[in-house]
Amino acid sequence: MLRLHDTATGTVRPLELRNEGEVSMYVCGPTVYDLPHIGHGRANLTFDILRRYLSFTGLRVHHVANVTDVDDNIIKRASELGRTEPDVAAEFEDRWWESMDALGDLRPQDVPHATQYIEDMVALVGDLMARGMAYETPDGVYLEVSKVDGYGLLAQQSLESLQAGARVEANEDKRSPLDFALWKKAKEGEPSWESPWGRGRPGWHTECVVMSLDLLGEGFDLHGGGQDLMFPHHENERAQAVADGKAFARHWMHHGWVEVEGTKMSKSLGNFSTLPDLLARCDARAYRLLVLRAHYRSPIEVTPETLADAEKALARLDGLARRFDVAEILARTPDGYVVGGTPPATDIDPGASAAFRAHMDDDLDTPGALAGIFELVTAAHSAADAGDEGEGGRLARTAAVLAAALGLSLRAADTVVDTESAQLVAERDEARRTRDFGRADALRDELVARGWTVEDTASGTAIRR
RNA sequence: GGCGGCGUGGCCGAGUGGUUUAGGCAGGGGCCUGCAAAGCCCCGUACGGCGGUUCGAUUCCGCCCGCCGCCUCCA
Repeated sequence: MLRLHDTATGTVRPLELRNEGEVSMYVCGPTVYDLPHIGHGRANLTFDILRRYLSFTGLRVHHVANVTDVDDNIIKRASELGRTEPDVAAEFEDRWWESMDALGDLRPQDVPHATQYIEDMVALVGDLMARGMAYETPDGVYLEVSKVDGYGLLAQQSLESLQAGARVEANEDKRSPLDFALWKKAKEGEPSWESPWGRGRPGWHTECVVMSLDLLGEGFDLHGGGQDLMFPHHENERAQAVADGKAFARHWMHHGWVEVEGTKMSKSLGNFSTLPDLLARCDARAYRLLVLRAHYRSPIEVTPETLADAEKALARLDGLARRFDVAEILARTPDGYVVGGTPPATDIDPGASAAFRAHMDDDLDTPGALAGIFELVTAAHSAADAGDEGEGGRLARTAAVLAAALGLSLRAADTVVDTESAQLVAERDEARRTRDFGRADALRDELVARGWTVEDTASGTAIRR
């Protein structure tokens, strides 16, 4: 059974499922007003890895991730660009999925949009008003945080200490600086919807409560996001559910972020690189590998150096696919997604597989799991070098299956060879046959100049890119 | 100010109270090869500082130093 760190308790504890055999997970998605950056890539890779691993262990996973398509940032961006909010949101949502697809992330089965849930949100706010948990001010409706049991759970702080640290706000109509907007009354020209408190739009924290409960139901298994969402976003989601008498997420998972020279990459600091830029520069699998190499709660540095390092490590894995026929070992789930498969137990190494699972079950110890895969790579080559091709193949297959369980596919070299290069290869083989090594070396240089990596194998010259 | 995290060999990055090493990259030596490439084998004896607990601490405790994060939109 998977043990995961739970922010609500601050401990690593078993992920106790509401329904046996089935995992319901809700992940906070993007506010679509700009291109996704590298940190979003890590976030999605982290949950993709979790999801694939859960599937790999035989669980059915219901993965929901929202898209926030109404929000202050979108309004601001639309006005800057002189375009409508829905137009801006639609464009950046498209760009979002392009990047996530390129990273090899499985799409969530459900992608609710805030604008589709306005009525439900209004209903929730009305409920909270009726229960006396919320109050109206001239500019909106606020949740009265001091009335919520256990407020501060995810921040791991008491209400008092949160209050002590809260910054003084201009808004004097709020009863406490910690109270947050459930409904924001519209200013002139802002997108707005009808409500009992006048035209306006929902506060950010409300959509996730309504949508997660609608699609996954009360007491769903797992809610996740970046560590910066613990407070106030997730705290405030939970507060609304509790205030409304609903059972909310059973387990909270938060991952660390991407850093640049030791500092958090974030939009407000402006020190971010976009995901499309990254993906144009390197193999998407290398970024996945980079993410896997660190524990999900640790920060990672994404630099040209660490990416280059990951690409070299990836080349070693691909080397396995060149030697053994294990490229693209994958399987499909009932809903059609390609995930790491579980081939017949006799076909893969049970010890390695068990060790892999032990690492993953220990709060997703992907670095440990990956180390095991690299050990299999060495073992597979060793066995084959010693003449035991069968054993080598079995170990290689095991490595490929386990890598696939992390969403990492191995690739044999590009086999599309143009005719001229193929001609050079043939000539070089002939030169080597006649032991004309000067000519053979010249031909090799020519191939290298054309961008090929040249290797001599038992069956002659092999080239790859 | 409140709360939390981090400091590991050239680099990235796990982990553990003690006997045999995470793993990757880079580097050195060897094997293989016509030469390479790929691959295999061997090599580095690291854990911020000062105390304490202990037979023994990188691993537990305390203090200190340094770095970072949340408390405001943020993956």
